[in-house]
Amino acid sequence: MNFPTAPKTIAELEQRIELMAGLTLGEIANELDVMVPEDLTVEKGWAGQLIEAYLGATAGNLPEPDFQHLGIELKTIPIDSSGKPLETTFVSVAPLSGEITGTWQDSTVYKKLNHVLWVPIIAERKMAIPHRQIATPFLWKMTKHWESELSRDWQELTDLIVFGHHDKINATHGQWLQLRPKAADSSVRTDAYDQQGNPVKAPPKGFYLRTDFTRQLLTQQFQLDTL
DNA sequence: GCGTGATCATTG
DNA sequence: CAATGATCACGC
Repeated sequence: MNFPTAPKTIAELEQRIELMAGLTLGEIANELDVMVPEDLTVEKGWAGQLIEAYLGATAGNLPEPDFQHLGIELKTIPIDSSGKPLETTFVSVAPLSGEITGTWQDSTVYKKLNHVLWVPIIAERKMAIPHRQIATPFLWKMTKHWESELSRDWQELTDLIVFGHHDKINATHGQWLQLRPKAADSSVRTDAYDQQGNPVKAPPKGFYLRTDFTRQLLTQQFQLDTL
């Protein structure tokens, strides 16, 4: 099967996402000759990887934007029929060891969220996978306002890591971003530092966007669409 | 084992 | 029923 190649320009990407609006996951899977799972319990990232393949995203599992040449990150977001996000959005793993004292603009969170192609998918749990439908994908560039908001959260969460407060790290910190487990299971441990700066083991964490953030983005986008 | 893609499942 | 904590597949 021929998978699409990466779009060379933003204009080309914009053309492709216009053609994608309204398609169901079943239609896209059929076009790519991909089997559709019964449910996502054992293939949780299936929809995201399907859309990546459909749009020719190239970064694979590198910690870089999906469309490397364009510097654009692809994020699918499950929504209900009213447009409300159903899940938080994973951003990137949080570094717990090595150089964790960098600046906001050096962070993987900034690099991933600076320029994003959001692909909302109407995907209520009761809907069969093939019937789930691409809504209106849109390109989003981080504004000064959101950069101010997100960098504040990032600093708060990063401080917890830098100061070794692993016992206090949970999903309740941060207004828009949060830290949550990111591992195969709860027994996994990775290298980190304690409060004295000595090496210890701690549960791996990831940065996630709360649904409040994506809900606001979608609301803004919806208003623009109706102008 | 880590980082990519995320959603599941239990709890308050 | 939303939010937090737990979990699954894949590539390397």
